[in-house]
Amino acid sequence: MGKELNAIPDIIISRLPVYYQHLKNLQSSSKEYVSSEELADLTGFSSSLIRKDLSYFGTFGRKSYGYDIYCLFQQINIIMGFNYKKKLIIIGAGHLGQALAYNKGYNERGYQLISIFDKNPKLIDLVINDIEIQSVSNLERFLENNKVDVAALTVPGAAAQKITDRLVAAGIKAIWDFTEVPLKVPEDIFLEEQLINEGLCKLSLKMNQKRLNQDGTTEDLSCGQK
Amino acid sequence: MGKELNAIPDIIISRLPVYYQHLKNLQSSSKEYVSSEELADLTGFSSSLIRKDLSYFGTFGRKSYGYDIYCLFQQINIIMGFNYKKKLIIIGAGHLGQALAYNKGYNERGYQLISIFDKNPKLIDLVINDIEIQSVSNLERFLENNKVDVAALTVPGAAAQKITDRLVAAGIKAIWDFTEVPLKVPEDIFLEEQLINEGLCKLSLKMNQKRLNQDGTTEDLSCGQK
DNA sequence: TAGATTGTTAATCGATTAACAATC
DNA sequence: TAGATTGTTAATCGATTAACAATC
Repeated sequence: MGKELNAIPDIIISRLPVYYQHLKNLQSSSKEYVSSEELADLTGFSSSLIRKDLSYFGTFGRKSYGYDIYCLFQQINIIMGFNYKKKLIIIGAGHLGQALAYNKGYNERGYQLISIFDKNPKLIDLVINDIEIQSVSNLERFLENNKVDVAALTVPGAAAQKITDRLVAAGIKAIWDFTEVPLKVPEDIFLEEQLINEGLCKLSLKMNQKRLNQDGTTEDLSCGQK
Repeated sequence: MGKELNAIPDIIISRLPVYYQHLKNLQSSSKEYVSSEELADLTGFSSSLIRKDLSYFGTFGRKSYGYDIYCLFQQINIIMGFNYKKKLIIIGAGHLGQALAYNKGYNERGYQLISIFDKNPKLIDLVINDIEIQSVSNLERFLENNKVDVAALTVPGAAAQKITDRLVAAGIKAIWDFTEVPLKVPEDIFLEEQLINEGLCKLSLKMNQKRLNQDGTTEDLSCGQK
């Protein structure tokens, strides 16, 4: 894709959803200001890092007070583009696809879910959270008539690449991928892998590390071949 | 928690699930070996970084051949502790909780889902993917009689801290959290936040950045206050 | 005023890359 | 042998932290 001139460093991008979440939760507190030190407690990032991250985008703080919670939240919303409306469709109305249809996170981030597609005739015409599931054979026609920004992919792995190719051919520019297979897309398509089992992986690894530390053993790994 | 002596750097941990996923997918190819260069193509990490990451754990490669796919996959499984059996419960049988009940990723990672809890009487006794939903009032009794390693938390945000406190009191050491509220847990508890909407956040930000770059505008952010 | 806390600089720390000897 | 590719070193690059002047 070629980095843009003013591209936000990935490492900062990865912390923005965390700031967003905590500031959103702080809205419902009675506090007006939050300090970088308090945000450090909440997020686990150092206060110094938080101040530096925020200063990348502008000057939001007030010396000796901290950051106006409401105001900073609004700014983060603008930085993340949540004030722009985006249309979303879900491809694959299995259990995960259906659960995503009930996800409450869209509106606050500027997304609107407008349709769900599946190929299973038993699911077609079923209404999930006020959205009717339609046949994936309608996909191209639907995309011609509706400006869709993001497609969530919750189809079985075996179908993922074919559907992706169709989405790309129909002009979709961003894919939110829940399948666990590697997808090939042109360079100008935004592809976000949502590794649903990532947390389970990390927990397993951490529990394993703890076990190894307690046992005092050091696993000697090698492939046994020269 | 205090870092362990031989703690694997977080940045390497974060790439392990990606290696795992691609090596798993490579199992079903006809290839026997994969080079760091090929893995670089698949993952987007540089080949140099991949060789360095893997060398952190041992010597797995074979000069001029690359890495034995099956063997390396097995090693990654061992590193992540997937060869150890872990028991999992789900708290909250809403749409997301139910979708997690159908998740196919447990077994290959050494997890076994053994129960689902909810407080809604309409859901109790319902069978989801062969697992019976039981009343959350049974939680403590159940945990006394069953060694549970990880609890997945898919309850509404408002109930999250209370349930967490009960889980911790009952001896749970690892929580896979899907709620979007900050949870307080003792230092010795592993807590993994699974930010389900993270991908949507990043896509929104990237689309917004692209728009800004095309417009040539630079948003001037500031809180309007001195 | 005294205390608090930002925004920013310079110093430090750690992660990534480039390069290449070793060797299959 | 010539070509391929690892494992590892040293160099580079970038991210984080510590510190503090500015100031509310």
